[in-house]
Amino acid sequence: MALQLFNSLSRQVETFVPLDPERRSSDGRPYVGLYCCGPTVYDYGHIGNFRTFVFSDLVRRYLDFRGYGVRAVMNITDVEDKIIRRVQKSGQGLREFTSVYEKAFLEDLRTLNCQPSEMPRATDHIADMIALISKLEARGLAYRTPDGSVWFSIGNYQGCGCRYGVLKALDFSQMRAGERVAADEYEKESAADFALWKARVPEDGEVSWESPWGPGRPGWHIECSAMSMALLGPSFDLHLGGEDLAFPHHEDEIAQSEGSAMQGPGRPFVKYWLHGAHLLVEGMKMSKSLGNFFTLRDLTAKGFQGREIRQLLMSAYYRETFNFTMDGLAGARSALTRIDECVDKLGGLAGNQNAAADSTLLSAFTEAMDDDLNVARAWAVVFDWVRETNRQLAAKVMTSVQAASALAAWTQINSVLGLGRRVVEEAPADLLALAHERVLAKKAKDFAKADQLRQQVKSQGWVIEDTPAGPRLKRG
RNA sequence: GGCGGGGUAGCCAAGUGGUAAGGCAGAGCUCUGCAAAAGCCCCAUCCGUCGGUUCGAUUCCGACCCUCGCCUCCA
Repeated sequence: MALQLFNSLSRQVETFVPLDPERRSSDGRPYVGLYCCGPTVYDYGHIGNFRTFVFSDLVRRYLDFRGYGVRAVMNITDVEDKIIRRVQKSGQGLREFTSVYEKAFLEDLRTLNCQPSEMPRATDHIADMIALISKLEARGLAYRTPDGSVWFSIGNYQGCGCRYGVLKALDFSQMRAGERVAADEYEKESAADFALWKARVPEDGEVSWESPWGPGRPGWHIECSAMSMALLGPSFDLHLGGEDLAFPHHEDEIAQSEGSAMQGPGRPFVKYWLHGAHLLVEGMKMSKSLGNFFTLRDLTAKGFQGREIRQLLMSAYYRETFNFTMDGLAGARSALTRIDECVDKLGGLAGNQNAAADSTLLSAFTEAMDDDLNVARAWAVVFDWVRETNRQLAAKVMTSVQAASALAAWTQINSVLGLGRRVVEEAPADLLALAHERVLAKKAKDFAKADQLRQQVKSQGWVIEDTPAGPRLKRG
């Protein structure tokens, strides 16, 4: 079986075939270009944002596992309405303001063990955007308004035989002309038209660039078209993002990009569009007033590790709303421990032995993931394997070669899951000394003292576990 | 109002026209000075409701109920 992916363009599961099957990446593997809409850096990222980014990381890692050479790009949106408002409030310069959140975002990605992508900043690609808008203007798809803004004309785009509304079945005549439409209307010709270039207004402060249409700044959608095409070419394999971006953001990206006619006949801007569903927290939409709004940092501050959060975010099918709960997070911790213990024991048995990866395990995992990244099935494969491995270890019927083979397969699977390895926090020296003292007390059968020492360590927030190799201290 | 997802055990969550994966929690057992950790094991006569098709439906069809999202800020 080959990798199957749900393509928002066709609203169907399709077999993944690269746009240019003969093309090779620098390492000689079949090339795949992947773009994921990245963050707007005006605040710390929340777990909803990171569900999408972990999803993107999973896609990218799985393609790699499947033998593709992936070039991955994720933009950093560092100019946008909300950013400008906050910049004005803070009194900082644009870059000064955004760099704080950009840096935090990169740290957060590392916390979640997301592989680094190329991350172009919107403000570093203003020239590309201006060039693209000029191209659209020359082709009659863009028009200026007296205030100096430039708009994309949906009407003219459709007039040259292009379809608008491919990612979602939209019926514009049935749409409610909501109150939100009015706010951004300026003087555009049609409600569906969107801004390519926004003329400078006093509230923009210093945030402004020169352009053929006068000072201003880019519209929201144009950056992704300009940067993805600049780095991946006018036509590439995969474009990812949260489901809310399908319309209007991605729809507008398609219109702008294909409107430029840079793709060549019969070539799409993007071959496969993948959209990740949102998450709920404790069954409700995340909101600050409900008290269920979590940044990644809120969770790590509570003592959760990135890999635990990552595991939970990856535990459900990406196209369905996922309910993120604190119970679930505790559950992810237990589930990971189960895997960690098993892998540690295998490591002990395998020693320095080398062996070919267990192909049964790998193919079961691959079959699950090929099914549109059915991670729930993949986890079942992993945990079935853990149980069977534990049985064999307990029965002492596993050889070191078998252990090495299982471990080799796990290493490959974990290159996709990206869980890394368990990190054990070292206890402070004074607590280790107490634990040692307790060992002596136990030897002397002074159990009252032993229990008292355990209590003393516990009051410092650490738990003593007696193991055959001596006491182990862990956070309580 | 239009469009699109969901409703499966206490919680999370797969799946199939032939009788329900996996994880967490919980019970039991092993181990243990006591614990903890870990392991094994058990845990849905039933898949929102009501009809229909079928030898057989949780899975297909219809209706209904509930719920979430999108409809130009949004991962």
